[in-house]
Amino acid sequence: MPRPGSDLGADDTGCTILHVDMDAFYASVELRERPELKGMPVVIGAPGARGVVLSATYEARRFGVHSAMPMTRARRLCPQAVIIPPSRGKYAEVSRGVMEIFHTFTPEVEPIASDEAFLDVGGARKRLGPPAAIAAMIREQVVSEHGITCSVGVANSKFVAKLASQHCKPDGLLVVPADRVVDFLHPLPVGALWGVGERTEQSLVRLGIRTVGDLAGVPVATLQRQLGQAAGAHLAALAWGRDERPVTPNAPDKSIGAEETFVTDVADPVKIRRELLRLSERVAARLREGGHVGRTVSVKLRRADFSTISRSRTLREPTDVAQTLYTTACDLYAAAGLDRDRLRLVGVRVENLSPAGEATRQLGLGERETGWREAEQAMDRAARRFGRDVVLPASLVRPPFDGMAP
DNA sequence: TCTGGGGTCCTGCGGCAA
DNA sequence: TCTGTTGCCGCAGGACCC
Repeated sequence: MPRPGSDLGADDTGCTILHVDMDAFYASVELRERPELKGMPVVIGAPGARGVVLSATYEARRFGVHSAMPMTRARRLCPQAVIIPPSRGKYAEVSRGVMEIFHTFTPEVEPIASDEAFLDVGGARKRLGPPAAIAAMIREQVVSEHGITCSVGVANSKFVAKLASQHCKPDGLLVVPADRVVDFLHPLPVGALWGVGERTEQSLVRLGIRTVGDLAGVPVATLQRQLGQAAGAHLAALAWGRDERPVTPNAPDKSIGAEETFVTDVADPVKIRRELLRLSERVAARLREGGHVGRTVSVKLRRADFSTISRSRTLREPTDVAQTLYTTACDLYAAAGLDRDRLRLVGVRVENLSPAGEATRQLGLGERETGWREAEQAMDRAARRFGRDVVLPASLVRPPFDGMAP
């Protein structure tokens, strides 16, 4: 079947980069189990008052529903939509399976989200054929093994491959030959470029720049003045299809964090600190699970009016201990002076990560080993055996109170 | 209309040391 | 000894991505 954009031709010479993107991923996974919903508008998102749309079927999108839209608005736009609360574990499992398929074609796989990845198939051509043929095989295998469709863009760079997969959605395959990149790019709106969000698009439109072609005609210095050094130079290059970034498998994590939006805004510092403890526990467990320690602890505090502040502190020693994260987070919360403000969200994040094996714990003069780390490792073992929430700090074992997320 | 949760990257500023 | 420069680091905030 001809796909949108397929008139670009199928010359895939030099186009070794594939961008594979699942179509309406979460919704497609749910529809496998509920085939009676096929053809109907389905929205995946928490049904509570403060959720956003995580995924929507193409039938729902026809009503203007799209991901990241507040659920309240989605319901207004499409009252007949079937709302399904997300099951992240299920999506993660399908994601792992799909990534495994990619790895049977090439080791050069760079996952960029649970539902998409870049592949460099340059080394697989002799064994498996030209890139477009490999892309077709991947699409077939994903459908036959997981019952969901994906779209694949094939190009000579990551960002053109990504645009190509967006262009041929859903269930499509588009090759952008190396000598047609500029023809493909220039008619697109600037907002299609990776890195151009709402704000940047607005400031470009103010300069009279609406398409990628318009952008290509603007001097780099002008863009840099408007958007900053890095972003200006980057967009100027992208407008001419220049993107040298290689596919990089196994990129290490740079930070690990957790955040939570309250069901209703909370002003009570006791409740805020209890949530900081819960988040610190969650982050520390993930650090230990991944074999990381981190040196910089940051907290994110979002007021009822949505204004957000962050505070961070770099520790002398890297840590994966919840108690250390918690005391630091509480210090930062206190120093921010928001103990009278109503907050809608709090978050804890750890940056400056390094492998736990490389970290050496150095006790300060007169400092005693506290044993928190060992205690928390014991909690990890209990959690692995009996499930999370079996062992909790005493302050988290109380009955649920008003205003907290379940 | 009313905005989740997980991240990355960039910018600008101040402190500090060479 | 003092001053200016440079570069690095820590920090805060914001834009962006899925």
